[in-house]
Amino acid sequence: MPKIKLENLKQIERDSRRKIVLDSALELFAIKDFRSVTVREIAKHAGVSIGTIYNYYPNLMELFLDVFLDSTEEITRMLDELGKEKPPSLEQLCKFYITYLNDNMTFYQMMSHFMLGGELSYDATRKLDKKMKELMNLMELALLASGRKSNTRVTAHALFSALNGIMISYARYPGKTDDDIRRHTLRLASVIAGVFKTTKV
Amino acid sequence: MPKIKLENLKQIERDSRRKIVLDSALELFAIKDFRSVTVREIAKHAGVSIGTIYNYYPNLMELFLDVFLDSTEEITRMLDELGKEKPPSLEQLCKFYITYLNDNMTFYQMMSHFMLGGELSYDATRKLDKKMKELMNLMELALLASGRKSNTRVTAHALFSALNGIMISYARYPGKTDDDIRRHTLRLASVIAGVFKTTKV
Amino acid sequence: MPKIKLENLKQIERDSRRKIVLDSALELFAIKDFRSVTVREIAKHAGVSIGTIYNYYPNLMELFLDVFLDSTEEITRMLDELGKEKPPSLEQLCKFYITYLNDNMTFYQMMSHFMLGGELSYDATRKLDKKMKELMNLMELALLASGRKSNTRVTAHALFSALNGIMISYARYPGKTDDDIRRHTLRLASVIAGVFKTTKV
Amino acid sequence: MPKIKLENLKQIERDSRRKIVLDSALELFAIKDFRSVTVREIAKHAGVSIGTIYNYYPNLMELFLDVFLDSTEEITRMLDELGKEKPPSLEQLCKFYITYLNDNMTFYQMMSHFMLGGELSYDATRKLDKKMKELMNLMELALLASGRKSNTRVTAHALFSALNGIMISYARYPGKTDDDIRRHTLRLASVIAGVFKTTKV
DNA sequence: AATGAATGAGGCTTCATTCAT
DNA sequence: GATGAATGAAGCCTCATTCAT
Repeated sequence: MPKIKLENLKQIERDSRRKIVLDSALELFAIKDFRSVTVREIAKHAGVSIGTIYNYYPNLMELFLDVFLDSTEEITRMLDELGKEKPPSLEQLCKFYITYLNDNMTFYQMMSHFMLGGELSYDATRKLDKKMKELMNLMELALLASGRKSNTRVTAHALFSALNGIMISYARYPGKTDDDIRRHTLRLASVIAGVFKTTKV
Repeated sequence: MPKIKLENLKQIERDSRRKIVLDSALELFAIKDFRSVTVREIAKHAGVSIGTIYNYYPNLMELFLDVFLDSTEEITRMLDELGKEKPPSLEQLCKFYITYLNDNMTFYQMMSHFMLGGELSYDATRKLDKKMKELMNLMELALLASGRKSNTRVTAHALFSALNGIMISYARYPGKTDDDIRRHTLRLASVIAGVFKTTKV
Repeated sequence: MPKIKLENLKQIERDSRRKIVLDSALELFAIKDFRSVTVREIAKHAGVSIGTIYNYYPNLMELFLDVFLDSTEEITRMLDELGKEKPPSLEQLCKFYITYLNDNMTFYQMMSHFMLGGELSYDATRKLDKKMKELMNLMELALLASGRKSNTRVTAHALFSALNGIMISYARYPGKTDDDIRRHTLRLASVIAGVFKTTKV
Repeated sequence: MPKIKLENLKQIERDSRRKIVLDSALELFAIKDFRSVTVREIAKHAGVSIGTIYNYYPNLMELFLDVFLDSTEEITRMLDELGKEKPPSLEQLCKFYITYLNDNMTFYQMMSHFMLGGELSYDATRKLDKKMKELMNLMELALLASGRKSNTRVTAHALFSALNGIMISYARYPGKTDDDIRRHTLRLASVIAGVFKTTKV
């Protein structure tokens, strides 16, 4: 029993150290597009050596993926929280998600990157898929709560798609400030929520 | 006047040569993710030298942008054609667009790339924006034809977003064939068309 | 006296632990070219930590050398055994040696490595030289037994050289199986034995 | 016709530029063990950029191989020259070869490296094999000229092996000068020549 | 206009060794 | 003695761009 505990401790220690690198990377990506960040920068920003990065991740891609999965978990957790007492309205859900994307562009950039061709291992693809499904489940729950009775799964897909599309279409709008973009995308979120709500089931 | 004509001729010649490079590049991108294509590959595939590429474009990014704008024009042209006699139904419009994206993943990848951080010159951003607006206009027309009376512009934005989001969410679905993906994304296009149509205006 | 005994015991213990690492490494080198083996691999294969390796050896090179010397001792021992009753014939000696090399390519690779530039400490070079001399002595004995009367030392050198050369020339022969190589190298060993035997002294 | 000539010229030009890199590398390897030479060093020594190296060779290994093949050609050429009027005696042949190895340790180191596990492409292995065969042919000719009637091929193999073995066994002899080594290895070459000559056929 | 060889900064990753626990 | 995380120098190689021909 003590032996197991020791091993557990080691694993926990290791995980917490890895988390430091992870969080530091996320911080960095807020400043700089993750696609142009180098290992050197990540290491420097985390205050560790390059080698340490590779102690935790076999390559940069896996670190990126880990950052992404971490964010996905965070969203899921926050959505769970949001719907603790009663499921959120579609309007709430959509606005929450778009707010999150505005606050965490990296999450969105990574999603695009991975979904549109980032070379992932089979294992990584599976992990990615799993997290996305969890997110989808929450969307479906909100749809059910909104009164939809049929085709809830495919409609959840459509809703998820629609929300994701907002950012790709408006994240960069020439001559607009971040605030303009936030306002416009939230407006679009509201429109999306509207069309998905009032539709007869 | 003859002088002008000569210049015109030269310009036309130049443009047609540039078009050869452009088309060849598009061809290449169908085989290989444009983000991993090198100038050497483009030159080789087009049967010209690297230097020639740089005679037509100041850098790779501009070539990519040109390919993208060319595709956007093509879509716009095809949509125009589709609505020549009477504006297309939302269902038609959505299915057409998603079909196009399935057939031209490069277009979609480039859209993501440029919208999510591709470093573009001011000039390039303007050109990009202009083409996107034209596409949006056509979406708005279809919405008007579908009976929508108010908020047509913002709803067109939402529709455009929703369609774009379909691909980012499902272009890579582990264990699915291209055909599965096409079927699923078309299904989602239909759902999107549905929610945008039946909504009270 | 007891104190000495205790120290001896400790030394023996230590030696036996070191031997475990050593044998494990040799095992590993049979699978993987020693030039591309990492400390991590050696440690893992031996079931010890990296640090433990460095408790026994100041650096990787010394471990390699130790493996090599161990092999040399083994050969010498086996040759001694072979000539216990009467010295082996040249044919026997040559075939035995080449068989050993075929079975222990690592030995041969290391010999090349050390002789052709492996950066060895003075001390290491001396140890290496000593073991090689022992091997040479046995070759000389066999030559004497074969009837050679003069220049036995230099001829032993030549014989040793000739045998070593067999492997470098044929260890990699494109399109040949291990068995083909074994057969061919044994054939060459026989030829070498022949020319060294029939020569007038 | 002129077009072909132009292309030929370009190829010749390219080859001669590549030759400059090649010769420079060989020069460098005389100073420093090729196994520890870096691309940067090669580039610097050749007075070109790193990129230029990679214009001529897909990777370092191929450059090493080219250096080696070039040396092999040189030996063959020199041996041809040596036997222009009448085939060289075994003594001449052996001494010539060992002299060459003493003067060009890199050649020998590379031979060991490639034969003992240097990861070569299929194509490279074939090229290597071809050159080795040419060298072998010349050895066989000398054996024939020395009066040997039977088993000339396998004996040529044995002779070649024996000569190669000389260097691996004595290139590094602790406490000996280059001159000592040269003298000793030539002595051994002479012994080898002797045993191969006087053997009954 | 067309060519393509040359450039070289900079990317990712490896790995022997150290040292605090 | 044993451990293994941390280190960071150094390796190989890529590739957009330039420019002399």
